[in-house]
Amino acid sequence: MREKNDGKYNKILQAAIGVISEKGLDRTSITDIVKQAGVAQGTFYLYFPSKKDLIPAIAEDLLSLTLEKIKNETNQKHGFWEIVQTLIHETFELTKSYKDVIVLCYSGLAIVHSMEKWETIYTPYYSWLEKVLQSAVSKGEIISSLDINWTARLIINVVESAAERFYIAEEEGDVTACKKETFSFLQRALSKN
Amino acid sequence: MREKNDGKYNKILQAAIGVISEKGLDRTSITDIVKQAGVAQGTFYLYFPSKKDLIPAIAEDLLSLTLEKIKNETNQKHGFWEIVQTLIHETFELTKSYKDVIVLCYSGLAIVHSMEKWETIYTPYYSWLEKVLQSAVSKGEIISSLDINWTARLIINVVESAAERFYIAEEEGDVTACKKETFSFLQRALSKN
Amino acid sequence: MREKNDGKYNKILQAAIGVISEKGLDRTSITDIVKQAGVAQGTFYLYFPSKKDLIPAIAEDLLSLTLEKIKNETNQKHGFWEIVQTLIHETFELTKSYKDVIVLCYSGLAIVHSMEKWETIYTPYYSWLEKVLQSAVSKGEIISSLDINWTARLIINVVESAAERFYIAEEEGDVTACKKETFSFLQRALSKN
Amino acid sequence: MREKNDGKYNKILQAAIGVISEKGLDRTSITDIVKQAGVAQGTFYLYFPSKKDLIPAIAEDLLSLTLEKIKNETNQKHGFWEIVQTLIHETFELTKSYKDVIVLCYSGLAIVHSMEKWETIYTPYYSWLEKVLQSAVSKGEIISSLDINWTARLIINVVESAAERFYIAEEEGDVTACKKETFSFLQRALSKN
DNA sequence: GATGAATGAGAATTCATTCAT
DNA sequence: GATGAATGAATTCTCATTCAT
Repeated sequence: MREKNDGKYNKILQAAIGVISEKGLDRTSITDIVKQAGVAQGTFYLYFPSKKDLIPAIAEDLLSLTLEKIKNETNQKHGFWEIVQTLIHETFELTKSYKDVIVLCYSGLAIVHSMEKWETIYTPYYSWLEKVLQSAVSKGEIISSLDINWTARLIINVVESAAERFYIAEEEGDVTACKKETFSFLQRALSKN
Repeated sequence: MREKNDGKYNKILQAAIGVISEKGLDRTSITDIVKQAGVAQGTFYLYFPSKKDLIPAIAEDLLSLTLEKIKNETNQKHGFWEIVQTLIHETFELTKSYKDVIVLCYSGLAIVHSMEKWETIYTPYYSWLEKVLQSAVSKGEIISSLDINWTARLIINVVESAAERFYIAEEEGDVTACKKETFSFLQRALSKN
Repeated sequence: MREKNDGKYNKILQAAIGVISEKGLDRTSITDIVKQAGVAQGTFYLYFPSKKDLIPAIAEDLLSLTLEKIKNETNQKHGFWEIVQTLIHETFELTKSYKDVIVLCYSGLAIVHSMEKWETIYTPYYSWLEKVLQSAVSKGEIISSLDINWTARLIINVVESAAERFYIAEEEGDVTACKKETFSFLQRALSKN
Repeated sequence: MREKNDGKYNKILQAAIGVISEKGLDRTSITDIVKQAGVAQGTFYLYFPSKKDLIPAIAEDLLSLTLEKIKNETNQKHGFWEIVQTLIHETFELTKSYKDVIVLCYSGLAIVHSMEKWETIYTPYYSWLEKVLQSAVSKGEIISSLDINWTARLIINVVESAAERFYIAEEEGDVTACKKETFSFLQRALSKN
């Protein structure tokens, strides 16, 4: 595989995201993707070993975008609850923008049969939050009797599923309320009494 | 479509669950399914409009099994936290047994593009938990300042993802700890003080 | 085969004409026809040996309708040219009304591989016109140096193809002019000097 | 679609004509055609969008062959009636040789629902005959009070149907008589007194 | 006669992948 | 590296026909 920032790798990846988001995974052929990307049929295989390797690549792209965004926004924030608030906000925003890509990534679960890839993709995100939690514990912002690793995963799951229920399942309600409810839930679950 | 309890509908459905669990979705052809079910090729299309309509049907089957099991096990339990503990336990058990089917159902998200179907399938499960929460509120077992509908969905989501992370993503760690952490998390988030 | 005027035979035949005219021959299944006819799948085979036997039956139906109509209208007419004029008029009318059925019958040429059936169907029409020509010859209305059999076929062909070019190929022009041109052509071809 | 004179397009077309003539349209599968053509299954779809698009292509091929032949044979002929005689003769010859292909083309009427394609295919043939008629009019060989366009179509139709009745419907009689009758019919209809 | 669920052979079409240029 | 015509295996789905009721 070539450099990620090589022109054609990204052209193909972005074309794939675009076409698959629009037409769905099984309705999209390599031909559709290369047409959209403006490269030749065979060029695809210079950058991706096979079609199914697209999905982890897309997921990775989305996840690294997410993490970058969240790290960026929480850069200046030092209070734990401020960070959580930002995390919630950014997750909702990204879910709104990329809901088709997210659905696509879910389907990757069934196609890329090994979940290890998934874990690898999420690892940097988990690690970052674990550090944040560690710091919050040591500053006494949250209770200390919790398993940092599990809690990091729980938090990300709570926030992501709330956002997905809102934007993907299109449940009724108002965003602000939903975000607030999510925040309160986490606050009750983590803060010292 | 015929009655759900018609012999052939179920024969095909169970055969599909079996074969797809084993071989994965795209590796499974209609031919594989009908062979396993012992019916003719064309018979499949008498009961399912197309291959992709199998997935919601499988999901529905799994969900109704889950709900039945959980209702059964919580039948004698009256305390809210006892029910939650059972919910966690049963979800982990079912996830262990049916992880291939669950993965398959996720892929349905991308194939059956409308989330409405998914919502419809989950509705009875949500309703049941909403009632349980309502009762817990009125008994003063949990705080009253929460959105019942939203919380029901969140609980199910949190528990399911924990189980999936454990059994499907095969994260390291010990089940009991994982279940306990999930329980504590919910308890802190919902119980009074 | 049952009586032609048996209720179900005709129900199926008319349903077939309707559905095939609308959807085209290869897009129409027996299922479509029996649904439209309001009879059971198996009932079709009580009246038609197979699907391909439908087309000659439809053609026969159309031809007998045509002949009946023309005979009727020419009943009171005694002059040969009056009869030709009526023949032209009725052929144009019927072509307008039944153009889809006519196209369908043409395709029957390829499906019912033996043309004998076609000849059998047209035979009564040819015979009738041969008699008319015979009488015209003996009355001195047309030249006598012509082969009655070939001429009957030529006339029918000239009139039918003119009507088909007008209504099916949708060539431009005005009906009256087209009919007049057809009449003049025949008149020049057949009349004395 | 590639160039008509591309090797594979023609290989497939000629193979299709061969196989379909022999086995009939519905008895012929794409597999039969590509086997005969010596190309891969998928290659067919590189040149024809679908099976039914074969028929207009075959018709076009036959028509251009016909026109070429007739133009060739009438090259040296200058008298109008000589040309008509050649037209009749060649049409009969070609009908004899290609009757299976002709039957196939008729079925195209029902399959390719739009008549426009048919008109387009015949256009050069019509145009050529229109010019011939025009010239005959100006030379005073035929009457001038006729619609050139309409008459061109009618002549082609009359001659083709006569040939088809003879070779395809296998009517009894002798070819020479049939051709002569057709010629006389046209002669009486068109020539100046 | 009438029914309609079941059949299963068969076909068209798709599409990931290759490879000579 | 890039191309894109060619490949051909694999698969879904259709539908005429049957037959037990």
